[in-house]
Amino acid sequence: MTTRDRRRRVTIADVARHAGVSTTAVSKVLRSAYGVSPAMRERVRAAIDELGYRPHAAARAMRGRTYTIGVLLPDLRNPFFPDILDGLYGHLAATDYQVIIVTGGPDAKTETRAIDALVDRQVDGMLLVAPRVPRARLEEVAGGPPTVVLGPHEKSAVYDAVLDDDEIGAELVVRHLIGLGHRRIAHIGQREGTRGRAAAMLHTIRAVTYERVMREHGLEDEIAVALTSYSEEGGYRGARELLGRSPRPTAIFAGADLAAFGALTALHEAGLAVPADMSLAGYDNTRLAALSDISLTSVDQDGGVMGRTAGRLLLERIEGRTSSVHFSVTPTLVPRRSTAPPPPG
Amino acid sequence: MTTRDRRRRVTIADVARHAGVSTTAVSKVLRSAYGVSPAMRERVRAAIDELGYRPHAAARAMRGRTYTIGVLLPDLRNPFFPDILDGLYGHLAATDYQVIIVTGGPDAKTETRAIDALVDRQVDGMLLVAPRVPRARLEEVAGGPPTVVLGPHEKSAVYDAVLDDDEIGAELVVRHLIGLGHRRIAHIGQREGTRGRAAAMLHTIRAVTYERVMREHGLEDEIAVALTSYSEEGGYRGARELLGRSPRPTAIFAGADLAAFGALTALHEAGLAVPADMSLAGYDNTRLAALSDISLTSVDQDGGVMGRTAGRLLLERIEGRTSSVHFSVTPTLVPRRSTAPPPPG
DNA sequence: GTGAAAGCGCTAACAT
DNA sequence: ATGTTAGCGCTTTCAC
Repeated sequence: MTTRDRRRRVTIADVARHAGVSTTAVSKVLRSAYGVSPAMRERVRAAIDELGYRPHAAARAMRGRTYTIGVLLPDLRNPFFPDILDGLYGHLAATDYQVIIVTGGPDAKTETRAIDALVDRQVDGMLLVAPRVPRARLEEVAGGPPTVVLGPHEKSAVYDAVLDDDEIGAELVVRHLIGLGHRRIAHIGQREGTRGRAAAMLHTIRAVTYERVMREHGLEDEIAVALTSYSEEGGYRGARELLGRSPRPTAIFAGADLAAFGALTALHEAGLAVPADMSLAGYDNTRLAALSDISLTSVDQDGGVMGRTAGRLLLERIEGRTSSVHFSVTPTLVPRRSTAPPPPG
Repeated sequence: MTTRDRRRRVTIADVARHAGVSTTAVSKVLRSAYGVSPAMRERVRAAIDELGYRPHAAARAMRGRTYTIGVLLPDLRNPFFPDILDGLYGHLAATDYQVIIVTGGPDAKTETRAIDALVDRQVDGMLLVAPRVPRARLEEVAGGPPTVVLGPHEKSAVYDAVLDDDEIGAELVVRHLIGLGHRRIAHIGQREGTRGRAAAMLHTIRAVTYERVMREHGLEDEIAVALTSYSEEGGYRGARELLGRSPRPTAIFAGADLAAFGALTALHEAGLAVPADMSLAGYDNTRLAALSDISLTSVDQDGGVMGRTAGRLLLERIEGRTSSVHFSVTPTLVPRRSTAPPPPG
């Protein structure tokens, strides 16, 4: 804590002058680079403290690192994302890296802009969570800063992938519902906006797996899917649509907890009790799913581990790794009170 | 969409060469500055499109604007914050400004680091949501980029303030509960971490107002406050603490919906039904509070308007305003099923 | 209306 | 081990 000049920033030159050394020396100390004597290091450190100097990230960006990790999040409402970020923060806490977050917004266009913003701000690494821009764009972008893509089941030679085994997760849910005796099980998924890579998107995998398991149990005629979005509003619309069908499903598997919350509202409006009249399951095992008044059966995919791993992979890439890594977590089912045997009759 | 060089960025010099003009001209077109002929503008624009040029924000930072608005959020879990950001995005959508978000983390130290990160990245403006660093630090920081502080009831000459009239909000809740017949009304608040500015913090105002209204109704002996934090976990701990008291309260006013959610878990564990055994109210009127299974009585403070206003004030400051503005929204009560008359006896 | 050139704060060759 | 210096991509005087 020292007095800081209010108009002009303290620069590396000020520090150098104050310590009576060259700017190079200061720069080296800052980056703990090779070739500084302990004595020099001490003098520089002292000068830095006295002047309250902080490196100007923007200036650094022109030459070297910014010590910034950029994160793209589809939105800020999905309560699963903070789990991922907690993991990431945990891994980066001991480093000099700072995380900045941008949101992808409503469509691929705004998402592209958000990713570009990260690149233009010269982040040292990027974590793209469930991106919906075309794959080619991802590869292009990953040609710049080291990139980890979280979500899609795609293997790439240029970026690392962190993902949940959504096939296992979806299978767990559908089998669970079938095991309870349900036959008319419906699904709320996310409509593509993703030309050319639908098959790799986690929401597609959850939906496709749902259909596969239904078929494997001879329930192909009961398949009912509403494609909206993984949001509260999407869940609401999806449930409304599914409730309009006849005969009505006895269970709904929402591809995300957030969508399940929206479905809950629709069910309530329709006067249906959960699970007495309708079972409901989600995905992500967000903290809110555990709330006793909701008690939503869900799939846990350990966002903390995913975030921590993403952080590790990013730092590894920054340090020079060029080979590509794929990391997958295996989800588990967390049965709660929102699922039960279907009503008799 | 054009081919972009994979190794080297397209720079302003490339564009200038391609268009057969000077870099100055390109720069002017980019910033729609004064003194470019329509013909020149056209040629430059064409070159920009052909080359797929994007300004390098980090380089811009060295001289002029970064077209970046930095937002500090205490955390990413509070579902009220996205409401604020939606408002902000709405206001900035038509501009060239990009929003980057950092989180304040667990304490004032990490928050200071987060704010510094924004400053060091040379943002053109900052929105600090419910900051907990000392007021002096805020004033110091606001001496740099234009700053809007959202939350604290502080007037400053150097930054703008956007806030909710928390006194009215808290009063609405407590009066509502008293009106229902409750006397033993407890409060879950946030423990200070904020040396020297407690009185201005919104959580303090909610707590103090609670006590004042209780006193005004002759209920000073029934005052019971648990200070934890505005988080799920904090609400859980707070409720546990309050339930341990004897006689037990018949209603709890949580200072934030998120804390109310946590309280819900504690109440359930204790085998108490809401509102039959215990009424519960929150603050923020988050979307989740409206979920029928929760149906939480809450206070609406229109985060959208707050965010939009913050955006407007920021742009005004960037354009040169130096006088200080204070903007306050008036909250309203949204009664739902979580509050009802106390159990008889 | 247009362009040449200086310089923002830093890092990385390259001397010494 | 330490210092000198040339840029990174852009904006901005200041000439023309």
